[in-house]
Amino acid sequence: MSETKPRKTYDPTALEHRWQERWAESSLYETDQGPAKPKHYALTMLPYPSGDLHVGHWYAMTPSDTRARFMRMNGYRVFFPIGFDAFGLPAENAAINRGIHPYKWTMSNIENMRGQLRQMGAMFDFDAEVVTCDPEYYRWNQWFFLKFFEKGIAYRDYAPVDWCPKDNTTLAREQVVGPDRRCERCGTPVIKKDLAQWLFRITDYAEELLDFSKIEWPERVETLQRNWIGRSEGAEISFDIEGYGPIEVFTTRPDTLFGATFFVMSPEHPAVEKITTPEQADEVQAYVEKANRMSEIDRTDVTREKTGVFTGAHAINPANGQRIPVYAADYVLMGYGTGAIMAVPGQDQRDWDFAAKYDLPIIRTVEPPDGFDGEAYTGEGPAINSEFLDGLGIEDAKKRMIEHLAEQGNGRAAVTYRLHDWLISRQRYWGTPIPIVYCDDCGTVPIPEEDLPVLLPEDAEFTPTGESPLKLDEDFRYTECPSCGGRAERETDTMDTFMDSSWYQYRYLSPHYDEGPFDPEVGERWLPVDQYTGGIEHAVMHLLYTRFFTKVMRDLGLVDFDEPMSRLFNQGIILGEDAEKMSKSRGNVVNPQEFVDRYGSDALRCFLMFIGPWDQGGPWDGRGIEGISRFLRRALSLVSEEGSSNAEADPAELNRRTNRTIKKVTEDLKGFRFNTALAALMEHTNYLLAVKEEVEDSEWAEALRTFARLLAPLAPHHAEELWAKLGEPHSVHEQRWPGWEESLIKTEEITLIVQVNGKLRDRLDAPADISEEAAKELALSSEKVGPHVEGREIRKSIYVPGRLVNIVVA
RNA sequence: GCCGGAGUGGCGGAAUGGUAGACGCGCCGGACUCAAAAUCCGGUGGCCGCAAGGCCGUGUGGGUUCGAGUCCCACCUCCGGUACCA
Repeated sequence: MSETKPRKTYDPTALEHRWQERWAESSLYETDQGPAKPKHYALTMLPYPSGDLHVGHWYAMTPSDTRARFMRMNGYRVFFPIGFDAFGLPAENAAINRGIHPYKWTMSNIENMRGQLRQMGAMFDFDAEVVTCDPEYYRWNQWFFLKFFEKGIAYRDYAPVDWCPKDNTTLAREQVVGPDRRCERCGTPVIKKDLAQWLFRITDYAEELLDFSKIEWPERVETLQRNWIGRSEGAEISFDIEGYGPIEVFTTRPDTLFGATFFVMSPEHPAVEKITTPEQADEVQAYVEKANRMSEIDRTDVTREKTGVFTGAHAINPANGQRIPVYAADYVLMGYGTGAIMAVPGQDQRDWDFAAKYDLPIIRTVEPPDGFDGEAYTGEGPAINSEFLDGLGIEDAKKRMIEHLAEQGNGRAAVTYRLHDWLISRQRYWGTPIPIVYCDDCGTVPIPEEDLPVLLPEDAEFTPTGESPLKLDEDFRYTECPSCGGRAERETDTMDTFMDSSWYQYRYLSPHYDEGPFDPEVGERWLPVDQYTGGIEHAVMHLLYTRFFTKVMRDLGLVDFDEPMSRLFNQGIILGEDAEKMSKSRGNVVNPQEFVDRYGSDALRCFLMFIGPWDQGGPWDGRGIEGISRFLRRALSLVSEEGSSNAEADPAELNRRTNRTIKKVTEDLKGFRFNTALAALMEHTNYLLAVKEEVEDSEWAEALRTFARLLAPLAPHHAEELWAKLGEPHSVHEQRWPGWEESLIKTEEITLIVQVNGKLRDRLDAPADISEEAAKELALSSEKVGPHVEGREIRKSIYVPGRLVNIVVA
């Protein structure tokens, strides 16, 4: 009669709850603020509180957690905070669509997500949590704004917005509908209107932002930022418009000035109306209005035939006094350079197209090579038809022309950026109020620092009128001038939410500090961020803004470094099972909760890390998680009573494999290669299980202690369970990461690969230190090699020590 | 168009210029079971072969090398970013 043991059930969620409670009780993840250890500030991009944790959050956060845990076990004191990016449009839309107040909606989402985050079992320091819609937080947005204002970095200017001329209101981008851009509410064609808005002078920092020498960021992000900043070197040249005065153009090709046969201004150029002759006025006005109504997409469609209108005016080419016609055309953009260009159809395809259509003269000023029969020639060549430039190469000609223009006083070398100043005004409710009042007597007056925060009123009418909702709140809108005490009006726009995320990493340090955005003493201990992780989608906006912010903070004396985050790693995107982007409409959204309930957090996080290289992302595979779950259960079974062995245990082999695994996992975790670290641990587990009953107790326990520590960053709950079952004191996460001995990894026996002409012919067992001669002899004596070399001349043989022999035959 | 990144079994993927396909999923076979699930053991790139073994094989075509998934050149496809930027 065999004894029937009750089957041991594996219940990962119960196990995980148990450990999460124990961790909380023992304050295991309270941040070590002591100076004894080197610091490591690990930061994962803060989530937007949309309601539930998405599998994408798990994909972003749990590998970051693994890395933070790894650093902690490697002797660092680690700060790993989390918070919520709580202002923004979705909350306002929920309010509009469902009548829930944005605050209520946001806070209940946060409450929900906090629970889900805890379930993740990550080592987040929840005491450091930041919620950006909290006045305790946004107060400092306002404080920064005031500092920026004082320093001249924040300024107010007119910037184009969509405007409904019938309703007299600004429209958000999504309120402009249809291909002909009409107002969502009244159907009136929308126009662009310049509205006074607040901007930050990020362009003042353009040059410094192009310098990445102080950070280790992915090449990809640097390239994206570089392209975004879009530095162009060239010249500004002043053209005199007959009867009006000078208008500047920017060009990267001042050497082609002799080929400028017409002049083009953007329809939005403020001078267009002024230079237009009376005969052309109607036509020009019609064209400008039409251009205003066109969507960005249509406007910038390269395949569209170029259009334009003659203004009746003429410009004088400063190089040769030529009188050239001035056009307004929408292929010239107001947002780049000066909004006006000199058109050189001989060397620019766009100008060529325009010239061909409007029958304008074409002059080449760069000699194309023989046989060139294209249109505009954009390549290299000596200058022609250019008087004093003739014969010069492009670079010399540019230089010479700039000198010439400078002497004449109508041009100079200039650099232009694609980057624009950062427009932070939003005509929205759910954001940080801009701390400014407008007084009839005193003008633009900043709210005094000590009066911050300017609270966002609770009861605003936040239904979409296109106006800033705060404008409808009279109690908020009308106030006293802080300067003269007279009646004044508040700024009713709110701030872009990118403002919130530009400096949150500083607030985490001391979220309740009330004498500044962060406690400088704490900052001293933790700044800057050592390792930032997040999605590539933030490569240009958020990551550029936060760099900018830090540089301004440096210039304000708040920090003494130049870059906010020393190292950055971008994870990829987790896709649906169909390898498409997850979306509700596709019905391929994976709900992490389902998988947590069924397999546990460790299984979910390990599976996400196992799926492939973290920076690559990839499709979810619901069945694949079974394999991870099996692995975790097998790992636990290493300490269970039952078991059988089917392999011989060689203590040296056990040692060798353990050391090899330590090395592999260590290097992989260092390099964010979680997938191969897990593969190595699986392989090791399989080996350990195979030899389980054959290993002596003390050696076995040692091997398992090492294994538990290696597993700890990846599967924190299971590793803790394993550690406890080994009878070790709480907690595995406070243990030192194991080291390895290189000499123990080496084997005495190797598999010698034998190739003939580079083709694998045999694998032979050989001593690791086999000499070249012996190896070659051994190779030639192989039966499998014989037929391939017989009767052929051996030309040479290559020996790679400890690896292979390649015999080259004729 | 321009700038990135990537193309490897049925699938996700692994591979300091040196054994292609580690690890996992799936599948096939076996053990256990009355049976199934779970679990455990074995197998699993394709073609030829009873077997031993052989040939082919990392998007395509060339090249460098004793040896190429890996390096170089040209091209194709997919993904991402960006675009009348003067």
